Amino acid sequence: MLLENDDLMELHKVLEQKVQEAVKSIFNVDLPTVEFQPTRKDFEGDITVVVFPMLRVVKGNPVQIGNQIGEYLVEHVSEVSKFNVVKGFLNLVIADSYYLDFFNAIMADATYGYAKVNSKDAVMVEYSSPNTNKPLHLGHIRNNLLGYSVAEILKAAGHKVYKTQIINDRGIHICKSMLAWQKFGEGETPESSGLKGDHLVGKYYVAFDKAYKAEVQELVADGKDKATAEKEASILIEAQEMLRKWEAGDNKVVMLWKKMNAWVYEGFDTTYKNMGVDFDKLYYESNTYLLGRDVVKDGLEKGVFFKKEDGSVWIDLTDEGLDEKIVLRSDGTAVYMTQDIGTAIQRVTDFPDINGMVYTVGNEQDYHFKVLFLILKKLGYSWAEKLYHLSYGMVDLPSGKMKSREGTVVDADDLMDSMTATAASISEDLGKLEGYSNEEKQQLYKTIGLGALKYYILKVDPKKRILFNPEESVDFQGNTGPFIQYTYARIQSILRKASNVTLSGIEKSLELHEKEKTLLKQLQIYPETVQLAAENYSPALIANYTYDLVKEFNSFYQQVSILGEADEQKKMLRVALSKKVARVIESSFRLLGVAVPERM
RNA sequence: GGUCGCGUAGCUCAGCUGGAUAGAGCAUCUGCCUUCUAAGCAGACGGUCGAAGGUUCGAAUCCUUCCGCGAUCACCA
Repeated sequence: MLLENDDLMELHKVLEQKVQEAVKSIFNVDLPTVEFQPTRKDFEGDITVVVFPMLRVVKGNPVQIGNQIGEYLVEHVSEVSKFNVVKGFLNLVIADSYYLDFFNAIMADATYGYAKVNSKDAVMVEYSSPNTNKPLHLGHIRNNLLGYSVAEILKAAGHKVYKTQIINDRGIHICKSMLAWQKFGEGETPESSGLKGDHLVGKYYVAFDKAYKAEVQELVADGKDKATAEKEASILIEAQEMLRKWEAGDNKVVMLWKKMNAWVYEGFDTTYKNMGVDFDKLYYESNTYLLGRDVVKDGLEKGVFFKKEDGSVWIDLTDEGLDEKIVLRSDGTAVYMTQDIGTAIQRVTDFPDINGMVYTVGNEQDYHFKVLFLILKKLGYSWAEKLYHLSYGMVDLPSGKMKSREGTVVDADDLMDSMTATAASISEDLGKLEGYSNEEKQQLYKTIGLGALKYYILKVDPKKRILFNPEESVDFQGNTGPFIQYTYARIQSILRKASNVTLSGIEKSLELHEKEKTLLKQLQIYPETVQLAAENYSPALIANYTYDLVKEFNSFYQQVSILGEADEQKKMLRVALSKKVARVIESSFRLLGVAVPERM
């Protein structure tokens, strides 16, 4: 029997059919499904058929049943060359020729692993969405890396993707920075101070908090109780007044707001560029904060919402095990939820092809998004079924939570710089970069430093909180970005030396080394790994896959000689295999937003 | 208090849509650079999978209860 399509699923399908055939012919019963799993390393074989579930329809001893099916398969399926049975596990050895067929088929496929472009629904992925009153910090880094990577993974899985962020450019927090700058800034600008725009504005946010706290303390000393003092501090009143003026369109306030926001955007752009993330569409809260009120009115008529005596509008979600939630204040103004309802609808209007949105937002907003999605469903939007909150745990420091206004944050720019510096110092110690210009070196240090940081953050389950200790630097050895990058660079070195080896189809009759077969099996599951990562919104699955691949490669590299192999066919296979592994590393790392170096 | 999430080796984490003897890395200890890059490889050490019940031929994985940690339950965003 010849396989038309060298796909793992295809092999599973054929095997399933043949196992069913075997059971039918031996026991004369119909087997509904067959369970497969990769054979564990300690046993001989490639694919394992689990016999236990068959006991429901086939009476007998699992070992005996396994043996009988095994014999049938060896006889009737050319891909199955041998088998053994351990307990209720039927281990099948798949013929080398099958894997060589598979390899010949994917060897030249430059987009191996990725699904056909735009074969699935368009989705919008929102991430970052910072406030414009302070620079980005480590928490934003996790957010950005996750959002960007999930967007890339969805693309690879065949979705059209729009990356977006909603910039929280208005509100009391911005007014605080503005007011402090007005009071204490003495006209300071990014140019005059040499500070990055976002850092400059953040400095005044901290300054506001300091002045505010000092005033509160004074008031308390004068005999006020703390809660009252916190409400009555004049600097806070002033900030609130500024917000009112902004909302009224006061020219002077709006001008100041525009000026300071422009500084921040310039700073953000630099940070995003460094981080390697980008967006297709920007939304600004100053444009969207009034959205949603009409929808609420419609929903009120439809009976989705109800009005309380004071005029405020609510939704009752007690049937869903949640509470009542306000969607419009008694004075008719919007709350956060109103805006998010409006913004979601706006996005579908702007991009009519999208069917699904991913919100990359911290897990402290789990409840908010649960409610938001429920409301949109109740309002009857079909796309509401395809909303996903990509929720992630906080990044905490040993000293506790990061707080921008108290200055206890790990700044994004600083962290990236220090990662690059660490990479530089390690690289210089190793001294393998002879012939590289300073510029090339700097570029490489950045690639490695950021690779370490990105991999470190993306390899863990988003739901878990991360304790980040700035004292202990991120590792560069073991299960890390640089380890994987190193393997890539090593392969490039071999390929440079192997430029005289021509790569063409490999002879099917070749006998595979155990390590070669293991590598081919790992390559084979790349496409399904991409799909799985997309379905689970999980960059960690990609990271773990790549790590396994690289570990296998290094073991292979250690055990067999590639360029020293005398047999030309074998040498060609090994070079081609190395090349393919490198391509998959590059491809999977691209999904994580991590670059790979030619040397290191 | 209600709801949600997390709890696996000294540390950081995989495995969680049920399958074989629970896997990696770091740290500690042994070997391996005159041979394709040692940011590597091979190995040792290290586990009552938070606890107790239950379902099952089989449970780290599913269910229940409890314990610990975190988040959330605003006419804030």
